[in-house]
Parts: sequence; structure tokens; C-alpha cells
Amino acid sequence: MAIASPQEIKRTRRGETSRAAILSAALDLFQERGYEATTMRAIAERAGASLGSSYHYFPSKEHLVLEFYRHTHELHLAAIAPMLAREKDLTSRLRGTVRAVVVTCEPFHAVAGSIFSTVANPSSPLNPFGGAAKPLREEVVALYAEVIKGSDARIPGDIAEMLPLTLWLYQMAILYFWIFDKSPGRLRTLEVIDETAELIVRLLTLANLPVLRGSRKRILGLIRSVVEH
Amino acid sequence: MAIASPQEIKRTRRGETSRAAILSAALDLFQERGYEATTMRAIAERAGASLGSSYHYFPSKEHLVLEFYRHTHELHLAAIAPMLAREKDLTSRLRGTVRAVVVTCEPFHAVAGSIFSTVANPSSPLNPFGGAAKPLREEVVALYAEVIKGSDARIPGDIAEMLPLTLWLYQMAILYFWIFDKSPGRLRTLEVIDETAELIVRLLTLANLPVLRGSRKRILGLIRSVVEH
DNA sequence: GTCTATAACCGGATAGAC
DNA sequence: GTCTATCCGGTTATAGAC
Repeated sequence: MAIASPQEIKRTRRGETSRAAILSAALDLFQERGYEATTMRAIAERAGASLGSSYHYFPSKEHLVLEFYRHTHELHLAAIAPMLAREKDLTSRLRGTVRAVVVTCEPFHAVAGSIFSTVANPSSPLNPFGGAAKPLREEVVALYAEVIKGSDARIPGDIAEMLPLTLWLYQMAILYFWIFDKSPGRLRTLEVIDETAELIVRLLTLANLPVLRGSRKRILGLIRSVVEH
Repeated sequence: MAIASPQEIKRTRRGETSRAAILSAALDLFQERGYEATTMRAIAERAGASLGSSYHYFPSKEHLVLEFYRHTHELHLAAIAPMLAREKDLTSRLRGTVRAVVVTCEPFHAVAGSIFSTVANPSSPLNPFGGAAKPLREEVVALYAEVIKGSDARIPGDIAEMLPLTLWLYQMAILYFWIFDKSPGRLRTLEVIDETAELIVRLLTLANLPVLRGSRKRILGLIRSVVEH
């Protein structure tokens, strides 16, 4: 890339400032009022921009949600870095990572429901199974690859190949449970995470049993066929 | 209930006619154009009613979808009745039942995506985990209880208790896969159904193995705790 | 050519007259 | 129970400002 001329820098700067103001206003309002109750007009107003400007930077309200996701993903990464650097036990790493997801998302709990539904829509650009959300999904899958790789667990190759993606799916399921969780401090979700994390690691061990060989192959084949589009 | 007076009958009749016309117009249009492309105004127009009338009978567009579900559920029941009366093998019963779901829903495949997302929204009255959709969900769970009960399989009591609900969840997962399936004749979904139905029954058998006792207890406890609100 | 602003459009939902 | 008129908010068109 060539070095930008002063003019280009200025132009970009101005755009970036507006963009950042709109995004920040959106993130605030989503947290304050929820996704549906936040109007594009309100976002523009708080950002000191016009409605047209908002649409210049973000093609739709949904695209603002995508940024919202990226934002929480980065908070999540920062939150678990020390734990991943220290901890070697796979169960602990998995539990810690998924616990951190829900803790990071806690401030947005009230918003999460309506957001989840837009995301679940296959025709939405935000759908995690394809399209605009792909880069972010791949980052999360890579994170789970790191959770496994940094542990002292020995995972057979055929399982290791599919595991990160499966754990990403597992995380999504936990998040859906968390959305419904009305318990104080979201305690029930944390319990379910502890229980499932142990269970998953236990099942990984059991997968080596001769009686389970057949089912293991079938399950892996199934996941593979489901994933490859 | 007291016997209705002629006047009341007439009143009800007239209401029922309008209601039926609106519903039928909605079902037709959903199939023709999809959920989002169908406007409430178009539904009213085709039904020969006014917009206000439509809202008199159905509090929202989403509530029309609920009726749409009930409609397909009844088609599904009718489609599998002969098979369930004849077949005793659990794998076959399960496969047949779930295959029939996607076959029944096939005419609505294009619509299904956007509908699924409204349904996934926890705050939607249509959300299958609670609220308005509860009666229908219970009917589907009861159907899977019947799938199990009518088979010659011996299922341990602790598993049998949770199995119908789990199979309902399994059906939902299949439907979500089916929504994304672009293969001709939706062949991939049918393959996945065959594979998973066999796998599920196989795992039910394996659950009796002593090594799996611990995990089995944990899984059942988990499902139980997740389900009871 | 990049950004901002205003004025529509469209469709789900509601109010209230009849 | 039916209708018309209206609101409201996501989105789009487009005119102008830098």
C-alpha cells in the first residue's frame, strides 16, 4: 500500500470519526434500550449525525449488530488471555472460555434475545453459517482450536479436526440457553457450562473405547458432511 | 356451555367465515411469495377483508404463522399415521416420522427460513420454548412419545422419560439443517435423517454399558435441569 | 468522489368511527 | 366486527456540501 497523502488522511479521518460516533451511539443504545427499541433515528441523533449518514456507513441496522458482536468478541479474547496462558487442563480451559463468553455478554443480556433471532435467520447477512459473519465465526473457531492445542490433552486426529467447530456450536447452544436464563446472576447457565464442559471432555476420553469406535466414526462423518456446506 | 341462540350462531358463523378467509389467504400467500414478501394488506385484499379486520382476528402477522404451523402439523400427522400403525422397529419409526416432517414442509421450503427466525426469537409469542406455541409443542412431543411407545424397543425408564422431548429437539435441529439444504430433492437432509436416526437408536442401546452409566446419568440430569424452565 | 442531509416510501401496527 | 385514517420506524432516493 502506498503512503496516503495528507488529503487522503484527512478525508479518511473525517469518515472514521463519523463512523465511530454512529457505532458507539448504536452500541450504547442497544445496551440501554434493547435492539428493537433502538431506532435508527435515535442512533443518528445521539451520534450527532443524520439518518442518511448512518446508512452511508452501515447498510442496515443488522450490520450494526455485527459490529456489536465483534466488539464483545474482542472483550472476550482479552478476558480469557491470561487463563489460556496459564491453564493446561482441557476441562478448565473449556469451562473458563465459555464462562467468559456469558460473563462478557452479561451487560447485553436483555438485548440478546432479539439479536439472536436476527442472527438465526438464514437469509440474514448476520447468519453465522455463512455470508458476512464468516470472518468472525472463523475467529471464534480458531479460538477453540487454541483452547484445545494449548491443553495437555491428547486428542485423536480425526476428532481434533472437527472439534473446534463443534465447540463453536456448543458455545452457540450455551448462549441460547443463557438468553432464556432468568436465574439470579445467571447461575444456572454457569452450572450448565461446568457440567457440559466436564461431560464433553469425558466423552472425548470414552471415544477411544472399542465399543464406541463405530459410533465415533459415524458421528465424525456426520459432522463433516453437515459442515461442508 | 349453554346452547347458543340463533343470533349468536349467526354472529359466530359470520366471524368464522371471515377468519377462515383471512387465514386461508395468508397460507396461500406465504407459500406463493414467502413470509416477508407477503404484506398484511395483500392478505386482507385477497381475503376480501380490510386490514383492520385481519388484525381483529389475528393480533399480529406472527400469529398467522402459528396457524401455518398447526396446519403443517396436521398434514404431518395424517401422513405418518399408517406407518406408525404398521411399523414396530424404532429406527424405522423415527426415520419415517422425521422424513415425513421435511416432506410435508417441502412446499414451504422457501418460506421456512424467515419463519424459523421469528420462531427462534425468545420474545416472540411463537417461540416454541414457551408461550403461545406451547400447546402445539406438546402435541409434537406427544407424537414422539407415541413413536417410542409403539415400537418394540425396550427403553430404560430414566431415558424414556426424557426421550420424547429430546427427539422433538432433534426434529428442530433437522428442520434447521433442512432450511439450508440446497441439494436437489433435499437429498442431503434425508441422508442426514437416516444416519442420525440409526445413530440415536444405537446410542440408546449403548447407554446400558457399564462404562457409560456415569455419563448417562449426567446427560439425563442435564436435560432434566435444562428443561424444567 | 466522499460525505451529509432532507424528504419520501413502504409495510406492520393501532385508534376510533360506524 | 368492519372499515378508514394514521402512526411509526426501517429503508431508499436524491439533492447538495465538502
